[in-house]
Amino acid sequence: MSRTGRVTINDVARTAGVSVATVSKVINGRYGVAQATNERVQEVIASLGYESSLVARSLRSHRTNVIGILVAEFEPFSTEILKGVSQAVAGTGYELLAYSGGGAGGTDVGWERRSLSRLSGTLIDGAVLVTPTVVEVHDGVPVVAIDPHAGPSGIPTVDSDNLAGAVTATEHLLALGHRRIGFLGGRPDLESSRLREEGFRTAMARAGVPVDPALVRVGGYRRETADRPAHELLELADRPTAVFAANDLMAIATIEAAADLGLAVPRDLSVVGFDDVPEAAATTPPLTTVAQPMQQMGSVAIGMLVELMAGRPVPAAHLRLPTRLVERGTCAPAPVGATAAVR
Amino acid sequence: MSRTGRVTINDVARTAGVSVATVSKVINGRYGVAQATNERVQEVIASLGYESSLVARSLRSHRTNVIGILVAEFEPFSTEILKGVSQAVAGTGYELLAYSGGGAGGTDVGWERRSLSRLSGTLIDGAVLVTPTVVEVHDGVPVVAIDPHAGPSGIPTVDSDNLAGAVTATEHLLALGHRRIGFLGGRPDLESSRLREEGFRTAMARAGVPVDPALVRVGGYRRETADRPAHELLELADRPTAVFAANDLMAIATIEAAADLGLAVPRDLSVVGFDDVPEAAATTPPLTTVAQPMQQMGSVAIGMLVELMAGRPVPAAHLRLPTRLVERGTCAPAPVGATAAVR
DNA sequence: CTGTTAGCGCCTTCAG
DNA sequence: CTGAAGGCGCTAACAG
Repeated sequence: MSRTGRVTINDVARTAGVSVATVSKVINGRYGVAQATNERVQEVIASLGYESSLVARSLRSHRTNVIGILVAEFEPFSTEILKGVSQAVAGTGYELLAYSGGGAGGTDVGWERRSLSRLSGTLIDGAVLVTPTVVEVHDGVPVVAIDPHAGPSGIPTVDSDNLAGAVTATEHLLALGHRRIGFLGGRPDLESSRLREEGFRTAMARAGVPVDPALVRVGGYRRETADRPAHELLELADRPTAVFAANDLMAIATIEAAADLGLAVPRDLSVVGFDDVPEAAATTPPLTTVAQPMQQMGSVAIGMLVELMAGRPVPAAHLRLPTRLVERGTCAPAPVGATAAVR
Repeated sequence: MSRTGRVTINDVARTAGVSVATVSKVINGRYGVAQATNERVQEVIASLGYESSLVARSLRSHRTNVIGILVAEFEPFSTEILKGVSQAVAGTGYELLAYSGGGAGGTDVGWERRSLSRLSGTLIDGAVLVTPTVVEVHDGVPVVAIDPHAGPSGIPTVDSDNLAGAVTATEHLLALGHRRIGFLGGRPDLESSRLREEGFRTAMARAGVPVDPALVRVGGYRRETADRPAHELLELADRPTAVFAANDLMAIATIEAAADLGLAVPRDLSVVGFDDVPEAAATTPPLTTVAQPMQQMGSVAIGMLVELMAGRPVPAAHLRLPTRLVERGTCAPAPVGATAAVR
């Protein structure tokens, strides 16, 4: 009786004329089943196309062989992590379940706690949290965080060197002669965003260039939310000759805003991003940016998680990967007038 | 007693001094709970950080508000689909669960049937199958397929115009004067691959250019599997002056093989890909390719699925989206000698 | 060797 | 308004 369409272990048992327990044994390869019975059940399973329900099985046995990747939404950054995770997990015998719980905006604080609660203890044996907003060690399953919003805390963490990366980006602009440099930040409540701004300010201070508060804006890390502040920055009477955006999506928004206002990149405006998502190379001109090894961050996190799930302690609780500047086409020397004026 | 670490509805009930039924009612906003009780339970839920288990809930109620995206692995194509899906699902009230069941190689035929069986009826209310190898309408939940390997069948399908796209790509190379054009195919068992090869042959035939069988290879749609055939193609004594690869990953492998052999692209070799994944713009030089609207394919599929889940029939069962040529830097006119020789 | 009996965590009657 | 009982699909003892 497959009313719902889905064939259950009961259907198999009934069709094969045995009990569900026997079917379960056959499925799990337990000993204690007659050869003939085994074969008959196998046949029924094949003919009915039965596959055990992950849900029911996990509810009972508390083990699923599934690793959860919890993200707020699927955007360029999290999907790059996913690619790395996917490669790392191949061959380990684990399967992957990427869950997007938070609302689209990413404004839904605490999504990772809810998602983890909904899935852990039953559906997944361990989890990788991608840019979680809050990290508490409250749950039973092993967890590794990638680029947590609050910085490394109690749980194992993988991130990249945001501070050094931001310094590099800013120094690149300074070396090109820029002095009026705008900064388009992420969100003040996020650690990565804070560090990138700190790196910006550090490099400026080191060079002895004052930061004009009017040139520092908040872009929210998303293309749509960065559109307005990017326009504002470029419509300033005394507009910047260069902008360092705290991620690529906002850098892309900046390039679009420039085009919108008739400014040529990089002639009238230099732009540097952060992340080096694949989309960064597709802009016109291609974006100069600070690359984080996103796929590697994903695979490293899986490595740590697998150790944790095996009950082994991980050697390094906080792993910080290096960033590097990728020079493409959005940076040019500052117009001589601009540089001279400040001097 | 939170032995496992996970807090269940029982913990909440015990702490609040009520029965689980009462807690359940509070959670689901049912009527029939005293104001004071309601508040107390809410407080306990908040303080304990309780969140109902997706697993247990779905097992019972057979409704989860979760849409499943089933993929073989997370690579550039499927993650682009994911991005589109993620945007389309925002605001619908559904949550997303992307499940990667098949082994890494993509050689695991039937992964989508198994994955679907494991998740449907319990964990997810509907599913989008990304490049499924076999499509049967065997299960209870609504399903939409994106780019099925066997071509449109019984279930609603979204794909792009592979044939026309391949013709366009080939004609582009022919227009540049190329005559010795190599074709790096996907896998013979896949419909998309078959259609792209057909498009290639059609365009060649139309131009009256014979196809040299030695120049047609199978690359398996993956970078690693395409490496060997790409090398073979370029090491031929009478090597092609251009290669049309059936997807971007293989085109990238071809560019790498060319660099490996000291061939300059596009001077010594023109290359065209298919898909236009973000990575295509990041090659040196950037890849000329046939773009499929991958994100749109994802969002369109979600649109159809949501209709289906609401019990409404979808107007168009098979939706085919257009492709277009994106000219970047990997194509140049054929060397005059080469063209003349054939004429 | 095989069937029966308990639950896993949750939700839904149905009495109290 | 609240508590006890049953069942979702499956597995793990324990009987037969």
